[in-house]
Amino acid sequence: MADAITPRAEDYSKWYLDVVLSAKLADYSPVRGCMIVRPNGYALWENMQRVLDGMFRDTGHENAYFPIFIPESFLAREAEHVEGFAKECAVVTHSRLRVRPDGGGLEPDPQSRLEENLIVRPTSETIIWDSYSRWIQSWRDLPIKINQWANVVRWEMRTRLFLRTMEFLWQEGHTAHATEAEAVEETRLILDLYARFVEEYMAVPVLKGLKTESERFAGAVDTYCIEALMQDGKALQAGTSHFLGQNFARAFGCQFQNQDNELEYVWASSWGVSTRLIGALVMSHSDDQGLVLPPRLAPVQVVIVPIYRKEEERGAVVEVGDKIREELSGLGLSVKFDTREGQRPGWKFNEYEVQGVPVRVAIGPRDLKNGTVEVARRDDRSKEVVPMDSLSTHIPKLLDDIQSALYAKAAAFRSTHTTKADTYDEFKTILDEKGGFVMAHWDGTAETEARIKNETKATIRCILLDEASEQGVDMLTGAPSARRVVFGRAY
RNA sequence: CGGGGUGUGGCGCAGCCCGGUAGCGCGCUUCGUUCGGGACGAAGAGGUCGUGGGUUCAAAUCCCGCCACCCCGACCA
Repeated sequence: MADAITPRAEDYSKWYLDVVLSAKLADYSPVRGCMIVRPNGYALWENMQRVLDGMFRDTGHENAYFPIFIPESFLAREAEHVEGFAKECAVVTHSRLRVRPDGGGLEPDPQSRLEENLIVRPTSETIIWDSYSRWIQSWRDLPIKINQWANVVRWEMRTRLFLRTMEFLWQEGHTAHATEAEAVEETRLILDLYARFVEEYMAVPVLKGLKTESERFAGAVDTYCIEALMQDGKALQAGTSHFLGQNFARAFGCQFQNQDNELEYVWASSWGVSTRLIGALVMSHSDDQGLVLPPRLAPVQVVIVPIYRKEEERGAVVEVGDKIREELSGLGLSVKFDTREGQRPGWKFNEYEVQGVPVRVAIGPRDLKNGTVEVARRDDRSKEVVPMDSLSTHIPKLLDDIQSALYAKAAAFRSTHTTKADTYDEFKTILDEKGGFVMAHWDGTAETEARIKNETKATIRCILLDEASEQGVDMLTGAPSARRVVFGRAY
């Protein structure tokens, strides 16, 4: 396999935006920080949704929908939650506009001032737990395992398409349980589910771990996460699953009567992944030719490009192309036959490469004569001539090969970019020269963590769940440590 | 909010220092030749030069103010 081209680190952010924009995944919106998700990007999101939604259903979850507006007072009920989210909430204060008295445009009508401000949801714990408090009385009402697909708004200072936008699309799961053990189990189950999705469908390897206290979700007891490594050596939090303890149940007075006839607060979990996953996909696999999509999520898996000169050739080529399209579609593949006449073949080749279509099949007069087609794969840009009658076995296998090659390449990258550091100097050198995950001992204090962050911009990405214990000392303070944790510079 | 930068046809830019008829590339339209890796030729369409003021016979260009956006930090999925 030829070496795929990797983006240059120094221009990484420019490269990233270039891939996103030229693959037509998204556009900037007229409102700074918001994002227009174009059909190519949305189709990808829909494929992700479909898979995740199936996984949620298979594990006993149901979809529901809660309002986008949340009374300001709801947010205030959980102290840590307010602190975490208050400063990035969009607030609705009026219910209508009027023409300004001086005729110059519109303004909020003072007559329509709301009695209580509404916030545009940054996340839905509060409004959902308000409902749960009314839905739950008995242990028989539990568990409740609800997911919602929604948009949320967080007024971010700096944004980047998909990675951090003021409004983003996501799914958020909110579950209620009778016991702590059950809620923790749910939290872990979803973490595993996320990891499985990202690895098996997105072909992006992830680390599963626990966030430190300072990186925890506002209002959670424990935050679990999956962390991925991008091609520039920076980490990306790809999904989170929170064990909320009884915090939100207390805040919303949500109690149930257990089998011993006692009143008890309900145990909770919440979890989510967002359109940020699309950013993770772009930054994991794409190259200088543009987007590279994993076959299992690609909206178009195979594109057929006809090649012809004369009108007679066109007829014959299109006829064969149609047959191939039907044959491959019949196998359950998503196939596009591009018969547009406005563009030349070379132009189409390029367009589909930029858009990341995993496999391209070209058919021309030469192929008709030989009974072959030209098959090109996007990931390593190799081409081969294949007998036409072998396509129904060749193409599915090729798609599988591409899927695993993408994963293998990303896993190899992560493994060469995961380094142990025992001294602080070593740690800093690795971060500056190579990036990636750095495994180092930490004394477990927030002070040390904060100091490292201030001095190196590296944060503790997570404490690995399956990391073997290893006695050591904190590289900064020399205090004892029982295991290494994962550091990295992150998005 | 701090530091840096940029605003000129749809996109990317030159022109500004040294004021004098608004240009280039890509894209778009039409016609012709082309079509196995982003074709070529010809003819076209398309611009309040971010915005307000000032200087001047004359401003994209000089001066002052404002606005917007981008990049780098602090915040964050």
